[in-house]
Amino acid sequence: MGIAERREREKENLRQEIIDAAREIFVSEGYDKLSMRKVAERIEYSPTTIYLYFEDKSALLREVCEEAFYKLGDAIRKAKKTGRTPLEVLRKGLIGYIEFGLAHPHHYEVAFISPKDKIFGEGDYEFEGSAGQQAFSLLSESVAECMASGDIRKGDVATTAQTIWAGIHGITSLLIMHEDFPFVERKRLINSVVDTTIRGLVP
Amino acid sequence: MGIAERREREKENLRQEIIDAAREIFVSEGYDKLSMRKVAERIEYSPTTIYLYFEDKSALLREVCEEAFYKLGDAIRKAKKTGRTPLEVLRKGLIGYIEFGLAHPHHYEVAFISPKDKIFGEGDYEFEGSAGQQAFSLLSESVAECMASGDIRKGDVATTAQTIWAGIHGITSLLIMHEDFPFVERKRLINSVVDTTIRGLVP
DNA sequence: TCCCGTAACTTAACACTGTAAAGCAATGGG
DNA sequence: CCCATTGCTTTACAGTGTTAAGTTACGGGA
Repeated sequence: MGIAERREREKENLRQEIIDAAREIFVSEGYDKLSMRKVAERIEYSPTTIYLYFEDKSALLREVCEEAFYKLGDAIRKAKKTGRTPLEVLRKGLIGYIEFGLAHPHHYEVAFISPKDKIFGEGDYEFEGSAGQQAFSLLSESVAECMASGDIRKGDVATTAQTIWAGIHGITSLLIMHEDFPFVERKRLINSVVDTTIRGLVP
Repeated sequence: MGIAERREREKENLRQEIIDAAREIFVSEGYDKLSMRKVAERIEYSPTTIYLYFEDKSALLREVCEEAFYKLGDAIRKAKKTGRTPLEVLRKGLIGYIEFGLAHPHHYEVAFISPKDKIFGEGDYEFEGSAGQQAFSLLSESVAECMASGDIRKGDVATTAQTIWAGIHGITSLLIMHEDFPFVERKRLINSVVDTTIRGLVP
């Protein structure tokens, strides 16, 4: 039964080709410029063929994002390995998050900044289990450890984690979406946000 | 020469009618569902008539937003009147900002969350002098006063103001765009963000 | 009073978009 | 050898923003 398997393989290959083509266009041109017809042209198939592999544009884009968001998880996990104190782990994680966003602005945009009607098809997207959710879990764990070690004031972990998220999401999204705003020097601003947030959390 | 003036008046009226129609659709259905044809249908003119009054969709939307963002300025100015100490003024201003965003989510979205290709036509939008810019100036003034009074640690005003902006923009945009995320209770979270930010800034 | 230019608006069209339905062609199993 | 399934394409629909050309009404000058 090698034939069915070869078929299966080829089908999987095309699926991956579609994702690759979509990612290439998406990364360089962004969401608005990504169209099904452009993807189709790049893989040299008809536009509707894509619909045999993905339910709709949202589903395709979701795949592209999931792929990238493993990297975000990696960045935070790396912080967990290299940081020597819980607070240092947290700090490195926050910096890693912001740098990830700035390195992959289009991904960050559709997944975190304006996901509505973009990667969430009709409101039935499963955040549970997604790579984005995993990244948030890692942040929460880091927060819990900081509380346990006494590095930051004790309190509700979820509230604290979401407060931190607000801060780092705020600066990341502002820097991505408001390129023309006269921000102060980038590194300085990022450090200010991270430092202010952490200073606001220590006992 | 009353005729030319009447004409002028009528033209201005139609212009305002277009803005009104656009706002109504926009407020209730958001950017994606706002189309020139829908606006046209509501005012009972042909779609292309709108182009005699506005350069393009961005220009029309920009008008709708400018209109709304005077309210944001008002909210911050109100904080300036009712707050008794510079820090209280700042705090009320931050809360006012967040509440404004949550009260006008669609406006906040196109103006602050994802302005690219929405209200910024082809990158030649004048942030200088816009209502949004005025609001940010008010925030900066408030920060400067807090530094002068010693309520918050002294430092670069722009950096501090932008750091604060990151925090309040972060929570506002998250709450608007991620309705399905399991956030902790709204008021609790907002207070946590504002408190943490301010605690991070006091000497 | 008549004519004509101009201003206001409409109609038609272009180049796109995402997506559904129907058609076609090849291929492997009975 | 036939036939059904699989994989893909063609066609089409209902939208989008926007431009260019066409139409109509009206006020000022001759």
